[in-house]
Amino acid sequence: MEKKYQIVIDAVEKWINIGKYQANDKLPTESELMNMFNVSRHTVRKSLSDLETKGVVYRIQGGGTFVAEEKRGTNAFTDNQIIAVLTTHINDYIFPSIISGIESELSRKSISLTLSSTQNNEDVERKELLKLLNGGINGLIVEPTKSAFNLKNFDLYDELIKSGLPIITINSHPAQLNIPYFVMDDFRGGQVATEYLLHHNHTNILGIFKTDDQQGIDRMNGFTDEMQRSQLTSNAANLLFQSGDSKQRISQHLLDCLSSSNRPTAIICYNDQVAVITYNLAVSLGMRIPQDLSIIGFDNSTLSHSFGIQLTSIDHPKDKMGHDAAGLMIKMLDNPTKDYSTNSEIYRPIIIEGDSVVKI
Amino acid sequence: MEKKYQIVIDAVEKWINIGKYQANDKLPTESELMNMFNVSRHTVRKSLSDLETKGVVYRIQGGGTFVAEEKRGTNAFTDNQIIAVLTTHINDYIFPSIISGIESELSRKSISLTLSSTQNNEDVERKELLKLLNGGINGLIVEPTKSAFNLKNFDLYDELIKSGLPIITINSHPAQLNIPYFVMDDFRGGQVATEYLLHHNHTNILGIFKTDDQQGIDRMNGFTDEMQRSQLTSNAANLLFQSGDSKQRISQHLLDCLSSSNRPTAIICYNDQVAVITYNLAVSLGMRIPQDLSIIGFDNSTLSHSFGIQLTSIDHPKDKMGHDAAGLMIKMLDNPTKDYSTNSEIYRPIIIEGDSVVKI
DNA sequence: ATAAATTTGTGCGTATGTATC
DNA sequence: GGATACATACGCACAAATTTA
Repeated sequence: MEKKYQIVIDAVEKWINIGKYQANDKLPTESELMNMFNVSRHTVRKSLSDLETKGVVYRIQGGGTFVAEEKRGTNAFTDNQIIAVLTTHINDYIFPSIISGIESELSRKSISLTLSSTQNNEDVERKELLKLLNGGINGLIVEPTKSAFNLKNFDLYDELIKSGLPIITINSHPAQLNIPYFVMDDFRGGQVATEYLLHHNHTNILGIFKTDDQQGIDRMNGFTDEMQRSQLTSNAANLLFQSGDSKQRISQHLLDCLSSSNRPTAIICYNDQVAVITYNLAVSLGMRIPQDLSIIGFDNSTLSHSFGIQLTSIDHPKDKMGHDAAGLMIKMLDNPTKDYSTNSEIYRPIIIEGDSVVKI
Repeated sequence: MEKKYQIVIDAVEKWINIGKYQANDKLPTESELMNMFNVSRHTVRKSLSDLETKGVVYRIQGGGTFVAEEKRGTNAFTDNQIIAVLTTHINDYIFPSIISGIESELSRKSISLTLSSTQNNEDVERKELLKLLNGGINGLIVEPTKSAFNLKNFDLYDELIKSGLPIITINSHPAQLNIPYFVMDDFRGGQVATEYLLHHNHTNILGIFKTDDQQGIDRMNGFTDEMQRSQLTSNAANLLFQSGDSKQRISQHLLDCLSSSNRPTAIICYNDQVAVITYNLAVSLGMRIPQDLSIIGFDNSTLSHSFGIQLTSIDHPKDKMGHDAAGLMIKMLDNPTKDYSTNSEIYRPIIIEGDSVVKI
């Protein structure tokens, strides 16, 4: 049976909704409501008290009970949903496209977006996650930091998931967490880049990869796998670096390789940024690209056409990835209980042919 | 006299504060509290009801009354300040840098940032402003749409300002609004670009400018001003365009100019994007840059090195502008009453010399 | 300006319903 | 099932603030 105080609440709210009573109008007195609904004063007071808590009415002792102003603001962001986007970087490289893809998709549903970056630093990430745990957010699209290592902030991710928050990762997918992800198939990417060079008759190929990053490791493994398949020695071990490494250190190692007697005819670079460094260094040594040295990058970023020639690069879906992730997030918001771990997407790498590879 | 239910409330809150009862601990039953404080059941219930509303305790029918978890979240974003950033675009062009500058500054103070874009559309802008009026935001950094026109959404901006919200505009500063702004001196920029070409002995200079954008108009006026000062005819009127115009339309007009008998030796482009279009078109006509045609762009974006040569371009402060705007916003948050309209900054244009201008 | 009437706030007592242990 | 504990509901009395006569 419907509770009596609920009947009163419903009636009053209806009056306000249909405009019978408008903002600051005086509602019937408690005694009047008692008579109207044939309930006790206690019941009327319980109803009005609840409505007051809800912000629908306000009461003035001795004055009466009144309709509250349209409550804009008190909790504006309860209606407006907010998705937090946490990436390693914001303006570098491919992130603007990813973020833009997310934004354009979310804005169609009038969902807001808060943006933070971790600078690929786990402590910053932890701080941001703690902020998210504090609530007020309806979902999270995150690129975890230093993805090759075990998730240092696993506990917080776990807690966020357990709190029922929809979470999607991009660019990396920690195996410990059973949540949907959107990533490149970087292993296959390493293979594709290598295949391409093999088809252009390169056999002495150098790889430069980042080792504190799942993407780097996957790309490297794809490279070495493909080389082994062709019974060639992969030439990568001496050119691994970590995020913290200075450009000088990388350049020095690269310099040694390029100056050696057995210098490579082609280089596979971790990404386009590294490819640009490689290009500039090679040119400074008097080499011509691609005649003297072929270069392949990853991500097909704007950098890939930032110098004389168009860089050959493995494509990254970028804004499509953003769109797709945001699209799934919207579904998750609509129906939070469903299991979405099968909605992940692994993008197949495609090579974008430029002018930085020559057939020998 | 202290109200009885208030005495009970204070006592319970004290118990929780001193740790006598911790999260999820069971508090004394209503009957026990009645006896402890010598009050009626009704009074105890009133106390507990208030505490429940306040989020301090939760009650389970038949189970008991329990201490609520640390109330993180109920209003998480009251502690965490949020700044809304509303720009015309997000990934295009110079915006990633501006946004990144804002983010890095705000993150140092643990201030969050929500991001939206208007696509330079006033209706989208209106929708976003209405969302902001709904509250929950502590400040706004905005690039108004189609800045050359009167502010269509002036009413909303005005209302936001009157509500006491700190607002800063970037890239454009509507004269109607007495609020701080961070802009380029685009008029001077037009002059600087023109001066530079004049010093390289160009006299037949074409300008290509956008007309539905204050930046475009200022840059054009700087250009014509400088030309007139040198008693030269400015060659711009036939190459004005608006945002909606297709690339084809612009290209067609440009084509006519470059094919004419009196073709210019140099072109000043509204921005680097237009410069790239111009470059590609000129090259497709068999012209060599800069030997046959000098080109100057604006904004010194990544685009400015996106083809064979380094484009000469007027610099845009980008991330510095973002940093500065965010810095002022932080001050405004600390002391909202002060008048900050004098803290605006107008950046002096600097020319970044590339290889796209030749001396004749 | 004051007093009376009205209206909400505080507080007590009682009875019954319903969920938990 | 019985005891316990919170939820709903009625009635009464008086206090405090506001409105009205």
